[in-house]
Amino acid sequence: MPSEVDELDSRLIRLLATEPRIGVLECARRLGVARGTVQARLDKLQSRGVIRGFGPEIDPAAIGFGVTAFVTLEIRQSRGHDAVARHLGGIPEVLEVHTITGSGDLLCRIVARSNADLQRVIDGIVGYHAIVRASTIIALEEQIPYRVLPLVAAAIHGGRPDRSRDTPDGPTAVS
Amino acid sequence: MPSEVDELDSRLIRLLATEPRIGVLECARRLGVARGTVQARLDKLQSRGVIRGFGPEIDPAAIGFGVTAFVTLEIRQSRGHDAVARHLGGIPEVLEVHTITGSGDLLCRIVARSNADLQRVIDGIVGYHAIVRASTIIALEEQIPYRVLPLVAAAIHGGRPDRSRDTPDGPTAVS
DNA sequence: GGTGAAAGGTCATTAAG
DNA sequence: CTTAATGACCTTTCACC
Repeated sequence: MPSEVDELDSRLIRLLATEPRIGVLECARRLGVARGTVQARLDKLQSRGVIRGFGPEIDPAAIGFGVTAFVTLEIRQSRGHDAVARHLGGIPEVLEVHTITGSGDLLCRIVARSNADLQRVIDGIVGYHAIVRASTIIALEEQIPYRVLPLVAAAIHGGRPDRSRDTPDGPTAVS
Repeated sequence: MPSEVDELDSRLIRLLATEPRIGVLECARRLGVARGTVQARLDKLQSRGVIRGFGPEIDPAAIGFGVTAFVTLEIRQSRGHDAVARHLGGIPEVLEVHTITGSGDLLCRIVARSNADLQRVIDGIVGYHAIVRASTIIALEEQIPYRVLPLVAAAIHGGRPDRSRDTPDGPTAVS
């Protein structure tokens, strides 16, 4: 499995991220390669799972869920994670769940309409027999919103070893 | 500010999320509305910030960063958050940073190529004078990958008050 | 490289708040 | 009266063969 991405992949991803509505032809022009190349790269990136999809990015805050919190859960027994995950899956305000190392068992990212509403969401979470304890941390400010582009730029495995680490989000000197 | 989303918005978002490559015309057909309506809704959703963009979703694991961790940072002084955020912003492996309540000051989501590589990333983070302590939690398994669609389905503010709360991910009885 | 088919823009009309 | 939806026109651009 060759995996990873080379420089063209990286440039393509960043181009698509910057201007998502441009088509394959336009990409080819800006990258200075044949359109077939772009299409082949895109297909490969998607089949390899690098590009999961092009779904619209929704901002929970813009639809009324302005409060974000991280909840660490302790589960009654070491097993039973899946059952709890199924329970959490039924709660729309639960955006993400990981099993984790450390004192907790599960880490959840949740949202709510307000701090008062947060209580309701948490009650919905902890109202489940297998959950022993919940520790909630409220996210006050999003200092760095979720991003992957700098990582994509730094992940290039086609060119030089990877001095790209030096230029987190640097311009790729396109055309 | 009317904000929120109504049922058509919600259906549109979920349609686009399911099949991102379909165009405006196709959306109009499937939703049973005019093309201009879809276009107007899309424009409004984007200008309101509900839809942040259509950028490609990248899977960090697929480009070699299979290890995810959450790092809680304590900062020397209560202020100086911004300076630390700027420092963290320069590290590509830092995907997300929030200021938080509780004992810590900042919560970061980071990725690395391996557990050994995680050490390198953490060293890069804590090698900054204002950071007093770092507590790292490794994400073992992604029980629920990041999702917002159930929330979008539950957030409808156009129909009934919001008994949608009752049906977390319920079918919206589309056509 | 050609061709059928969309996208995107504008507009007048109509309906509903 | 303001806001939104509709169907129609148009030109440009793309995707597929």
